[in-house]
Amino acid sequence: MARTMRKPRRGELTRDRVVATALDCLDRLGLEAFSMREVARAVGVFPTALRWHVPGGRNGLLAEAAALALSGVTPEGDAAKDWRAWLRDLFDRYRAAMRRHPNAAALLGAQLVSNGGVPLALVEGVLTALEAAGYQGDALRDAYNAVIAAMVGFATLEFAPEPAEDRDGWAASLRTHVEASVRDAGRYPTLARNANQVAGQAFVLRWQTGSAAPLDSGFACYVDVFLRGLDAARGSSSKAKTRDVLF
Amino acid sequence: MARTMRKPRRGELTRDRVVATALDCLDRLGLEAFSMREVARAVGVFPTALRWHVPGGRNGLLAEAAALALSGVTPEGDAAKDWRAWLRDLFDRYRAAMRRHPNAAALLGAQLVSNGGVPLALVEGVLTALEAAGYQGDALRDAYNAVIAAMVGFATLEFAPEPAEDRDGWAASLRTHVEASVRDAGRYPTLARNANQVAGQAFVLRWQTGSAAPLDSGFACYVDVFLRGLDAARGSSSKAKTRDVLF
DNA sequence: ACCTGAACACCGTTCAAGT
DNA sequence: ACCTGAACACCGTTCAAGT
Repeated sequence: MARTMRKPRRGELTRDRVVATALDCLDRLGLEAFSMREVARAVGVFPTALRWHVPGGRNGLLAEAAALALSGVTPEGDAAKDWRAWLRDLFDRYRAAMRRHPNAAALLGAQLVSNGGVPLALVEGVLTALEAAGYQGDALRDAYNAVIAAMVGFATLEFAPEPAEDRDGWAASLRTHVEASVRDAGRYPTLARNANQVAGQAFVLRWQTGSAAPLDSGFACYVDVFLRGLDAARGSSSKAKTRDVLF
Repeated sequence: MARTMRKPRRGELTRDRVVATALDCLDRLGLEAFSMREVARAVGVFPTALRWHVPGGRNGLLAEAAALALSGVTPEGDAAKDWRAWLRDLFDRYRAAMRRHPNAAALLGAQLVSNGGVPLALVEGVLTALEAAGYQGDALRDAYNAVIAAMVGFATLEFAPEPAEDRDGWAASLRTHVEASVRDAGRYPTLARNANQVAGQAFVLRWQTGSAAPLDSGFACYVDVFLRGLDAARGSSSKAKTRDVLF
């Protein structure tokens, strides 16, 4: 499976070294400013040389960097034993990984597949947990999709990047705008009633990304809601019901 | 509030017209290939002229296009009357909007704010629904964050774009890779047992985006799980509990 | 107020050439 | 096998100039 079976001598340019420094560049520069030329500079080589190690070009390299950021998120424990704990662990680990690599969040949040190897252990784990929870067949697949989307969803939004240029000015003007609208009791009574809990601490109403101002309790609620929902929705999908009737 | 109070004569270049054609370009070209120069071409003007109408540059224009794609998602009904129905409607409308503008999904899925006006009606509605559901104070804020993340999460992943170049070759090779791994009963027994339900129809294991192969039943399950969870988690946040004890 | 036009610095990628 | 080096087509943005 390994693409190259060579001894990687010290100081040599490896595919792995390219991917690692790519993730490093992504962390430093952000997704927009990330460039092949910068990666090449970082590893001390001409831009075009990268292509030999990473044929996928910029997108391929980003995909591999994202996959690297994802390494270690799959819990080691047995998913069948305590499926709730396993899934909760998975959610926590995914968010923690995105916390370490916030600029990879948008990448993983909107990608068909991590291009450099499908994370099959993760898939297997989720399926095992959901089977233990009582899901099977089409309902299992649907629940699996729900879990993956949920795992990815919160962190993607939480770590969404601030605009690159004039961050402070942008934050200041957005802040005053939000703090004004949020007290418009005439048009938005519920919002006004909860202005203090919400301004600067809620999606769409905040002016800092999750790296600077984490949404810990929001995430805790999110996971709670989702796990309880998985419990409650078990065996109640409309399709499953009609099938049970038919057979 | 409106930025310009002018009569927009026929054929004139308006800010709105620029944003509308920008969304059009985004739909046609995708996020990566989207360029100011192409938008300028489409409206028949020099690239630098756009900057007069849209000072935000490329990112600003994209943000406004995304906001336009989002118009009409907030349900008109009373969120306090039947909060479950209202939220379900919201989820459906958001996904439908992203179905119409798949390339805007990634944009909205990873953005702090839609830059050209915060969607306050949506915020107000969600807060009202959650208050009706029994959430208040910090727990209300947390639940709000959970709802927004959930609303955005599924569609962002479902409509994640396929690679721009060599789509067919990519799909074919990924397909064979997935179909092989998925039957590796030794390493992934649960996966192998559910290979038929899952291959090509589940996140990370599919080779088509949601525009070509919608994940309808997965989305239905997702919404179901989340709404049931909101029901069950009500008034059970750890903080709320300790507060109830203290006072 | 609204748009043209040239110029700048920076991209990703291709392709030939070196060793 | 692995990397250099030049070249190409395309960017977003700035800034002066037109009307």
